[in-house]
Amino acid sequence: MGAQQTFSFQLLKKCGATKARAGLFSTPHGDIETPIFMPVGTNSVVKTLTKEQIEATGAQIILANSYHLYLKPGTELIKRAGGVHNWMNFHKPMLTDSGGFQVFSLADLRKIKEDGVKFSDPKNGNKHFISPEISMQIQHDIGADIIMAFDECAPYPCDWEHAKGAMERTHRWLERCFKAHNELSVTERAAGRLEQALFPIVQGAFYDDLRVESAKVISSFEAHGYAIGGVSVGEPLEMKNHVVELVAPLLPENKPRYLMGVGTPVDLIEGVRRGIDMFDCVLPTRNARHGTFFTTYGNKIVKNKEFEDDFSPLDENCDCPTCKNHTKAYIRHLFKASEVTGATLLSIHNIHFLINLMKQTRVAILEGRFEEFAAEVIKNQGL
RNA sequence: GGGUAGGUGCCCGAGUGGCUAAAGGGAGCAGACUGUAAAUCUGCCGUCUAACGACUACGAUGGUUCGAAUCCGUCCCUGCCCA
Repeated sequence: MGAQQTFSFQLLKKCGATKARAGLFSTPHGDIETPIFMPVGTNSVVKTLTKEQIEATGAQIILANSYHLYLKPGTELIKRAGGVHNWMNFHKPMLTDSGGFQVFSLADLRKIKEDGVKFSDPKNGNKHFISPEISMQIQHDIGADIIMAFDECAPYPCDWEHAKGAMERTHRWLERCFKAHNELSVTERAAGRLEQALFPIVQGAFYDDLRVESAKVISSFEAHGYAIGGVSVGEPLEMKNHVVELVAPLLPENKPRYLMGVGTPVDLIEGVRRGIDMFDCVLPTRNARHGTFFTTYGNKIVKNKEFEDDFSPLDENCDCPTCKNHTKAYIRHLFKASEVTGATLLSIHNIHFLINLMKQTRVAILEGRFEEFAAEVIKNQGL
């Protein structure tokens, strides 16, 4: 099948006992089987991995970050390269985040105003102003398939007043995002450019009343998918699950739901159980660079002495390129010797692990045995 | 042979009378990491002890001193320079 010009989401199967669902999300750069885990490549690279290695993880879609790409190398260059797919020579679906997360993660380096956010470049102190309109322009120039609304991700903890303010601003900004996005899309469509899908983002921190209100406002916008943001900012696991449980059912059922910034193997299962279709997280790649790897039986640290002469693969149940070719002892040695390839091998494994976990989850849903599968995964993860 | 600079904990290296079990690195051991300012950060790291604490330590040895890695004597060893 050739590339489609638009987006569509097909719900293939719903779990009878939980909110879990399996679907197929079509984008101009190809189909995505949901539930799905999306690796993060902030700077238009999944850290330590080549394009071939990303593909070898089984990734069907990857992220990049528009704020970081705007700073470096600048969106003009990526536009001249023919868009981010050509820039990276990665021709599967892509998604860019808006810079909204940087409102949270770079809290000490920015000032929020009604019109937008003023950031200080951590590298050189240069000031950059990002508004909903500018974020849309940047993300259109970069050209990912899915682009995200410019939101205000509130911290945790966060008092109700603050959370409400951030949420309402996110809603006002959303209106401006859609307006800008639609205007840009008109001229681009006329020029024959591929369509981009703008996903709005639910905020409201950890207050039920705000989350419900936000879910309703966000759902009132016509979109190809809907995201839940503002979780995994330091809150306890139960709070995240509670928010997802509360919010997911309030989002349009016939569209993909994306839980932003999540997460661990158990987080993914718990998200799927509550009706989430898409996840992204830096955890598999960051942990990989720091020596931690996922296994069927929980996280392990490859640098540890216990693996010094362990000639078995990272996970006996894994068929990723790393596990097919290398032993724990060898990878431990690479870390001990500060060889970057250790990070590469663990990144491939960790990403593959989460993608494969979602693949198996999808099969379990399609075969009507999600609950048993989920229980088994969680038990094995030791939680 | 003469001159000169040195010998500090696993390694490198600060420290020139008490605040020194001894700065700071590295190595080692363990942990954290959730829309990436992160190949980063944190803890431990002489011996014994769960801990309080005790003991042993700055080349060796003998002194001075209430007190020495730090001052003095002798010896051993190392780098560099001159013969």
